[in-house]
Amino acid sequence: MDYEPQKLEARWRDRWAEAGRYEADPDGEAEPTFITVPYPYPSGGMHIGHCRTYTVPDVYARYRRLQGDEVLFPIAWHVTGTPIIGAVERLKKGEEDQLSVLRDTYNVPEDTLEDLETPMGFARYFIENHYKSGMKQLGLSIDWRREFTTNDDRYSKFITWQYETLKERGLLEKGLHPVKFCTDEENPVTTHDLLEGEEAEFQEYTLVKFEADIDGERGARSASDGSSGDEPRDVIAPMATLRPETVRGVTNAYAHPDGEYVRATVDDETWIVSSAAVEKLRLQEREIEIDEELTGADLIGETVTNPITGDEVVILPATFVDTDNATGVVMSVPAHSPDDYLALQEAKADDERMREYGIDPADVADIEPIPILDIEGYGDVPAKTAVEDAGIESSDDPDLEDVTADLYQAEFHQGIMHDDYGEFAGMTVENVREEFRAHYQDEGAFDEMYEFTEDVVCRCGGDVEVAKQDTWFLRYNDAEWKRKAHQVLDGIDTIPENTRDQYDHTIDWLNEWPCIRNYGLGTRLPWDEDFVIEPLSDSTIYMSYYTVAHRLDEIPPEDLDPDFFDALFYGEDAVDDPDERALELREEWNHWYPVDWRCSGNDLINNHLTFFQFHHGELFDESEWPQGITIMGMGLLEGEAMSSSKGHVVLPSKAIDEYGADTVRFFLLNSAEPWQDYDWRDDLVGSTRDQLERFWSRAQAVIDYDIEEMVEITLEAEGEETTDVAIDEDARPDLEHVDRWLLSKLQGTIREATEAMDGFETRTASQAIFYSFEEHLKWYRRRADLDREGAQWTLREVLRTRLRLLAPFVPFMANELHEELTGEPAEDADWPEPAPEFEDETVERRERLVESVTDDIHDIVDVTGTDPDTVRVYVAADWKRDVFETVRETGTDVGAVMGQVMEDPELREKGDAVNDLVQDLVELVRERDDDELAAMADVDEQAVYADAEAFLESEFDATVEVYDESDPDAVDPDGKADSAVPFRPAIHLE
RNA sequence: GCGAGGGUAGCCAAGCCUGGAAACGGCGGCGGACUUAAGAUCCGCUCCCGUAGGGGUCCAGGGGUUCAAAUCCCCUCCCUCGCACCA
Repeated sequence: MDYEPQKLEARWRDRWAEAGRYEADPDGEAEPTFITVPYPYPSGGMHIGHCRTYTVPDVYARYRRLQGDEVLFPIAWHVTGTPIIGAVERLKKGEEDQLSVLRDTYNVPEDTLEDLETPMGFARYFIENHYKSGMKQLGLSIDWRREFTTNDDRYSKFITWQYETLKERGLLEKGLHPVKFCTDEENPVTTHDLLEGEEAEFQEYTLVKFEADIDGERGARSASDGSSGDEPRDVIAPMATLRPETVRGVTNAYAHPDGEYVRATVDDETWIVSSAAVEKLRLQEREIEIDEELTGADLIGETVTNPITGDEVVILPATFVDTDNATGVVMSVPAHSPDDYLALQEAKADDERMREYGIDPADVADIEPIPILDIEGYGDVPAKTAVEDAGIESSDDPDLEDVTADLYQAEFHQGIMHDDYGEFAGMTVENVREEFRAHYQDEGAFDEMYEFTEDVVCRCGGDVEVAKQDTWFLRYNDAEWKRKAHQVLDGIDTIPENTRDQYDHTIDWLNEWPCIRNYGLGTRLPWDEDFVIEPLSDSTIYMSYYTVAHRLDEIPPEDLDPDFFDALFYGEDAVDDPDERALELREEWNHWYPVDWRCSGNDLINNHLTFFQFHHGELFDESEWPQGITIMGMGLLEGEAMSSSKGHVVLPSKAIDEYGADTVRFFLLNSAEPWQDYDWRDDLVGSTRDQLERFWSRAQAVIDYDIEEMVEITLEAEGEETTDVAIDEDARPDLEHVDRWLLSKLQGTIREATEAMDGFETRTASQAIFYSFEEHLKWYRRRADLDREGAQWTLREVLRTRLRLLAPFVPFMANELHEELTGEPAEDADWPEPAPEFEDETVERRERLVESVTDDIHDIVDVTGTDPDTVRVYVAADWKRDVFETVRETGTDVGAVMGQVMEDPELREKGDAVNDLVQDLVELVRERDDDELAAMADVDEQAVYADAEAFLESEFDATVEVYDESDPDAVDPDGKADSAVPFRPAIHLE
């Protein structure tokens, strides 16, 4: 029978669907195992990069089923938030990129595009036509009865319960939060909505509130009312800085001479800021009203008072000031900022210009840098040193940016604050900046303002700014909650183990998390319908929802009030009048929970997977806390990241049509461990397909062996409750040494595969079962006479076992072949157990000797380029064997062994020969453990080589003679025999 | 910068936790068998030297521990990912 995966896979899919094979219901007997994977987000189709995420848990699910567990593996669909809405909007606008993705990448038929113009229509299309069909094609053993979307009424009731509960427990808090805000659409926007600046980060500027006395009529002030400069300075010039601790080093300020500025009432104060800053401040929840338009020239030459030191400094003109960034007024710290240092030098050198703005050049000349911290290797005035060492003379120098970055870096980590910083003196910037800032913010000397690190532009073309918005936070910074999360983590198996640190770190690092958005699909915030709970926040405990999802469908959504879920999750005592239906469902929830394994992506460690731990810790009892998390690496396509927008993807349907689902699965599971990145390469997938096909045809040959009678015995034997035919000796023909060798290897393979599967090491497991074992078979086919009944029985037994081991990986092929072989699919059988009867270290040692003597002869043939007619093998003499025993007993100390050996007068006579031998044997013993040595000691070498004579003769097409080194009749023309060493016979070719 | 993970032969990649064989596999390459031929399949070889199973040099670079280091420790260089309100 030829290997036709498409046909045979279709057959099995139908069988599984008809029988409802993977629908899991509690039956009370078997051990329940509950495996989940993040529900897919159908904002586009599924591609091959998604496939492994779902295949790995499927393999584990199938493995546990063979182990006798009852396994629940469900799936649902995450549609919360804006991505789907965004995709629909782009489609409706007819954006070319979006149309191309839909038409060309995901093959959406032209007449179907219309159905995609509503968010749920869009989601439904991809759910049905891509995810669901793809998952079924892949043969995922999902219980399809339990699917739902996060936009369903009943799911929303569940989320409502969750958030009501968290609010009652004080874990939600209202506050202000910076968001990206499109000034055209007057709406918050997500990263998906951006044209430019996707990388932009929020930057929190400190505003140092210098006091001034400025209005539009320069100099008019003193003329009009005759007052002097001693008037109370009631205008604030907020200087924006990222290094608030440098405030004591300010020598002057800068404004742009041609910039547009305003004097405005900000909250209750009067501020001088750039015109561009007005709208920004307004978005950041400031009450702001413009009193007067000014120009930079109005500011320049004025003095301002440092709120910390009380020093008066002058505002100088500088064209490098960006009025579009922050407040448009900056303070100058020439001792620590290379830019400021150079600007000051340039100002000093340009008397003409200073006079133009009414500044006395002598005042400028008097300005000297004021150092505020010490840093090793940078002298008294670090900026000066940095600039001079780099040979920079002008602020246009391209190296200036690097020099500045280096100095800032060094000062941040190593800069020690001067004594006049009082309580902050003597510490590094790194350790004082936050505290220093908070201190003066409390005192009212500092304020704050957000800016982006780069320009951000919305897809609509509008300018995006930072806005502060009312929001609700999840209080992940709550110490008690963090403690619980750590406890949850302590009980979790993390795969791979080295991710544990990352979770721990994330738990500590998480701060308040804004959990709502202004728009999007999903559940409305129960007490404020204007907001919707965002996707990472509505997906923290939904695994519990799976346990009852299909049964909730029978209950009207309006009955699913918080009391219902309290009764479901906390039991009948939790509410006054528990709903009977909830209590019934509670049994199933109790049956499946906790989640045994959550199989997720490494990119979710920082958020989802840690949220998952926080919420389980808070909402459920310790007995319901998750047991394990595995994370998965990314998929590459031909060495590059996949991208649906670039069309650089392979669709599962296409791959499956071309190679078959088993090949796709096997490649995904075998090319790397789940947590490692893998690379989908067409040529490698093709060769995987070839390997499976080869396996198939070899299996067919074994199935075709004419040993009918034995099969009957087998079945009969099973009828009599013999657990395994393999140990029913009456049912099997005589076995030779090589057969036992292969069977021993088989047991080792079972052990290795089982251990690997328990740790989700799909690569190690499938390598052992498939590729490594093929190597053994290769040797076996060389070594064994396959016409013997014993060999055929062995190959059958090997196939039967391997098919069961392979069933989780390539379920279609393995079930088909197993059924052909035994009459029942592999999935109806058990995961194999190693049979102690066939595990035999001595048998393996013996075979190892044959392999190494074969290799050695090959080596000699190759090196000499000869084609021997006669091969002579000399086994080491008994006395050498005695020395080996002595080494075993005495240990690997050469001196001690020699002492022992030399007591024997016969050996003493042999002199150097003994010495060399001891050296060799000490080495040999040192490299092996006791069991191995014991097995070696049991081997009768002479018999091993004599047994292998026929094999060696056919291998080398020569006569093979085996002698004992000490045999006086041994033929030894070149005197090779005495170089024999135990386990390393001497060889002579002729 | 902070946190995590890496650097192994032409390429991909195992081994590292638990030190002990020039280092599993695969791809590619070379040679051979089968075949009318191609493909598939099978068997060798694929760091350097070698007409006797040997020798030499190797696992980013440099030190160290050890009888013994790809593996343990220290330092340096390089790469990837995350650093949030985005699913």
